[in-house]
Amino acid sequence: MTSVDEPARSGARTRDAARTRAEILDVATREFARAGYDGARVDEIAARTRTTKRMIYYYFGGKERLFTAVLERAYGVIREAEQRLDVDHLDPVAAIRRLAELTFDHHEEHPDFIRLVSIENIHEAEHIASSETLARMGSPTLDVIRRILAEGRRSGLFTADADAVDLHAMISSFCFFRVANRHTFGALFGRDLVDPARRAHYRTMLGDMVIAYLTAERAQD
Amino acid sequence: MTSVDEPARSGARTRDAARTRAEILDVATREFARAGYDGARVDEIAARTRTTKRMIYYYFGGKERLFTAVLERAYGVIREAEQRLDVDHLDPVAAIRRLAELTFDHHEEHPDFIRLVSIENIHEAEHIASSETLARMGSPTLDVIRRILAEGRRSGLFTADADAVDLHAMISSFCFFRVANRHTFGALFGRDLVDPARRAHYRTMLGDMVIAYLTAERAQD
DNA sequence: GTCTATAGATAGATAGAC
DNA sequence: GTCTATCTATCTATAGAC
Repeated sequence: MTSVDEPARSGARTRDAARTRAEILDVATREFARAGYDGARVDEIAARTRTTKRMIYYYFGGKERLFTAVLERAYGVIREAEQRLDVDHLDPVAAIRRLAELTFDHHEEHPDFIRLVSIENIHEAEHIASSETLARMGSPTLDVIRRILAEGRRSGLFTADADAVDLHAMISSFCFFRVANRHTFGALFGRDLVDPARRAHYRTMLGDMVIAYLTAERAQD
Repeated sequence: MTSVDEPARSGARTRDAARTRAEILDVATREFARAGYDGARVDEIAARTRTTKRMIYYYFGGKERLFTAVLERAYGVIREAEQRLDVDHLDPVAAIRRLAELTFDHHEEHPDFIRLVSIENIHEAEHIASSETLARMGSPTLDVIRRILAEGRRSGLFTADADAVDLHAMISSFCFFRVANRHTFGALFGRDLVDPARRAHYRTMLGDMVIAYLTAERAQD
């Protein structure tokens, strides 16, 4: 009934499950990020794919599980970027700065991811909590930070009383806020935090801030 | 038809417009913060007040304008707190720390406000943009930061290349992230950022971070 | 100003043919 | 696996009596 070389026909209906799933995920990511979980419309997602609403239910089982799949993929992307990071050849100060810049760059390049995380927090992370995939997804970054902190402390360079999770929170907060809150911040204070002309300034500020905190002279106690 | 001393009857239907408006705003704040703009239900808000859905439309003109009114009041609260701040008797370092702690405390005490801001950012601050009240609402904090920064620079204590808006963003990002992203952060990294046992630790960390950044020794350029 | 009832639109989800 | 058609529930908003 179907020709043997069907997969080669690009553009035509290919009955490729993986491809259809991926296309739905792409469109759903944009739609959920744009309108929020409740604001997103399954009809709208279907209309923007080459498939139908029925297929979304067929592949994902519903709006809720579609959103969870979207989250899983979005977190997977940042975890991959983290795994590609190599700072073992750098001294602790340079390594921390490099790591902060990676987070800075990734957040800036993936505003949809930031929006999805904000939306998931409004829902108190219930989709993450119910996802085996996300629960098992560790954080390569945390291990890297741990190693850098240990090295920096051993050499006496780092004096701060903060562990890897604290430092990750500090770096993420600056990068996340700049992207996530740029609309209210811009509307209220008249400054565009993601203005390309100020990008280098904020990227440097982040690194300076983290390094200054880690290396500041502190009273003995 | 109504007795003269009607306002004294507490509990009974009082026909007090200001009181009814305030009650609707209270309930709407909780409901919008809980479920997001699209997730919130006008029926649900009405059911939790002593008035009816018809009155919400009567007083506010619709869901969208109700949300805007909720935002206006929430921002009003933090602006009032900022105006009560007095740091003129402190040296620049202590003043900055005091200011950071005020933001830290306010964010922690008003999680609903944080959620509303997150929600408004998902909607790209369209309600702030269309609100005269919010557009005119300046920020007392910015003026205070400006004065402290000028003083700190004059005395040679502060070396950082950041203005008041940058500093406000830095402080807010840490405080905001800790509350807004506590669910995803907790689910993924197993740490509760608002655990009371760690409250003092993070409050100190914030001040240390900002002061270290502002006073760090820098290469001449 | 306050109530009940309902209009009008649209959402998520599914049936059933092919 | 894919389509069209549709069910059922529910949402925002309003009409109209009092």
